[in-house]
Amino acid sequence: MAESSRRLRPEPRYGTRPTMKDVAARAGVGLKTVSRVVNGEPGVTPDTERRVQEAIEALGFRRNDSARVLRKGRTASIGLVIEDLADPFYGPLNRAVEEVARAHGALLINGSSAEDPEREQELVLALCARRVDGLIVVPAGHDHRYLEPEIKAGVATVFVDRPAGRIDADAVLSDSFGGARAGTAHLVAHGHRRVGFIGDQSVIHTAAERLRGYRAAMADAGLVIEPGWISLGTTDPDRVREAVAAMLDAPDPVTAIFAGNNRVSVTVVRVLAGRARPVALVGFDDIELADLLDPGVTVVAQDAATLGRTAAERLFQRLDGAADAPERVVLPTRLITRGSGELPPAH
Amino acid sequence: MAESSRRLRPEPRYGTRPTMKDVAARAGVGLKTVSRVVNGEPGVTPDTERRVQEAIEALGFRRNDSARVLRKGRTASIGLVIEDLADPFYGPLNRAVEEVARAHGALLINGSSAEDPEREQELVLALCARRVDGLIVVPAGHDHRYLEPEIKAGVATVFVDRPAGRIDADAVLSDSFGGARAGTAHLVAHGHRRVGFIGDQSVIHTAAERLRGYRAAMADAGLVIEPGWISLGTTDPDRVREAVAAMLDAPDPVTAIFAGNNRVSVTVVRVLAGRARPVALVGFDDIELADLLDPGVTVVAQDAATLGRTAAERLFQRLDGAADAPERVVLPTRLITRGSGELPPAH
DNA sequence: CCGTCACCTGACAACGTTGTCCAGGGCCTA
DNA sequence: TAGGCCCTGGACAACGTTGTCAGGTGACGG
Repeated sequence: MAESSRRLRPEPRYGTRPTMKDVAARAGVGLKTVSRVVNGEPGVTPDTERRVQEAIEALGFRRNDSARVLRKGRTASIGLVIEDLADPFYGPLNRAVEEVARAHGALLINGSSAEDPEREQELVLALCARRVDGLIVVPAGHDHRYLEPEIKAGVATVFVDRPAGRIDADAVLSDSFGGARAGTAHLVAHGHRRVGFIGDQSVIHTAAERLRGYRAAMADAGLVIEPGWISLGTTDPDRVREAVAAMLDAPDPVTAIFAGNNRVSVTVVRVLAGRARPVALVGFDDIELADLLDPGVTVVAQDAATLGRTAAERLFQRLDGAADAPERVVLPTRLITRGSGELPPAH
Repeated sequence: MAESSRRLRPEPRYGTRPTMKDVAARAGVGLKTVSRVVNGEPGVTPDTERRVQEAIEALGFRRNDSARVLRKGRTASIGLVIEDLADPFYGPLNRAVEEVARAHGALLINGSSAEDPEREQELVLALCARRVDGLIVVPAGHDHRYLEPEIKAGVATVFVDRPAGRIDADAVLSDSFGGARAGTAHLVAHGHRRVGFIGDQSVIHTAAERLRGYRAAMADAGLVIEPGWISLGTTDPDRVREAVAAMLDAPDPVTAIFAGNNRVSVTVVRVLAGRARPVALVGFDDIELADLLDPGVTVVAQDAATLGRTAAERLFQRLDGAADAPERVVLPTRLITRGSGELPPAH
């Protein structure tokens, strides 16, 4: 192996990576031949190929994909921007997107917008500068016109969990309105007339939809929502705690609560656990171990993995050339009864 | 604005992105001047800068970072390989790494190894081909010599949660041994002599360490572990269920169980909830809502966010030139008592 | 009025890869 | 044996950016 193949260049110094040129020199072949071997292209004699492989091995060569990208135009990577990588709701979504990307030979670059429109934009544009082939975005902002030049330039973009603002783009959503309506109706069906709603900031599309669903269900039942039954604007545990306390300690307290998302639900469960009088609860989003609590937490579950998978598949359809009009896919939610939502009103 | 600035090139066609050359032509300046404006370099007249900015705006130009990377050598991106993006344990770790990366102006590329050494290697090498500046890896395999050429070429690498195999590299770990020992000792201190251990595959470093901790605590107390008290090899709920059932239905059953990680704990909690006789439980890893169960689940908690932050900070120290010997950082665990671990033995 | 200097600006090469195209040689056929 | 074809291998340009360097312009001082 290490026979008398004199180097034409000095051994690359520490911190410098060997290039195809180095490999070619060492193997005594042309540059393009190395490229062919590395990419498994035909037209190389077994003997030549062996020599090249040995040189690659000896030098620890690894193709520089940056250069490759520059030449080929595609990066085989997609960007995923979500609200918070640490939120358990997004874990399965993230994973599902990754699986689809992997099946298409693409890598995943991702980041958290932290529910900050500026940070979302910064992140998205950074991904565009990296020339990701496509983007999957859980939008934090409400104006995505900044994406227009990118989309026109060919960056496939799919929004997930919430729709895009002020541009026409593919979106994959859960049926927040229908889910909240069904969840609230479930409480009403169990005899509740005084139902509270604790949601997130109503600028968030899903939060607004869920509020709308709650209102619709109450209206359907001919119930008038009193001021003080609705809390919006924050998922901060302390604030949610206060809001719940206020609803329960009012002169004429609510007998049931609809919680607008997983974070709110967890806090509400904690508050209710410390109360003597039972209060019914239905939460949006499933929670781990919800079945083991006493009572089990009844939830309107959405399928985050399907959300992610559907969005990613749509994205790759686009990348494969699908050019039909942007569409909005709405996935159904599922009511899972576990006890907390079936408690009768206590007075 | 849109005055008579004749184009020197035709408008780029759909799907093609404008380059600095296009911008330069449109603004009637040189290529390098555009580069200067884009990068905020000094030495450009306000008037020239304005013209360039207008051209950038009009064309929707965005710098191609692939080309930039090729020229500059650094990608301002780091790779993170974990076991499963969907595992709630890794969410905070992921997020912490992202925050540190963001503070250093780097993007995060990440993927799941799915506990498969081959897939880990594939992913890591793909990241190296992208020329990430650094790598943070939760290793699935036990031989990382394949990384030697990469590390020699300057890819900073930090292992997290588990150490590297067969190479000398930085690692940030939780004290699995100490935590398991303390957790088991806690059960023993509450009068248990017959304590079962349900763990993951013992080829996983943390799983082996936890088993070792359990054995050490039992030995410390002069207790002999009977065959049948230890279950290893899987976190599959059905198998764990069987294992727990076997321990509890044995002629001389265990009175307490130490669960080796969060997934196992959840399953064990489910099984115990269906049993009449109370069984004490301490689990490794904290679980959401563990405090609300009855009894609350006593756990040995590790701090995933700190794990991630520490690893990422170490990585950027390396990238900033730190060249000291690889070190192993071990973070302490914390026993959180909530009830399940303080149950007395039932006979 | 001219030299000097500071400041802008642009031409050019280089980063490492891949696509195009051509040269050379071996082999088959007429 | 000549002609032509196929197979292998290599030279060269191009991808879009940045670093280097040199040229050009205007101001200012002697």
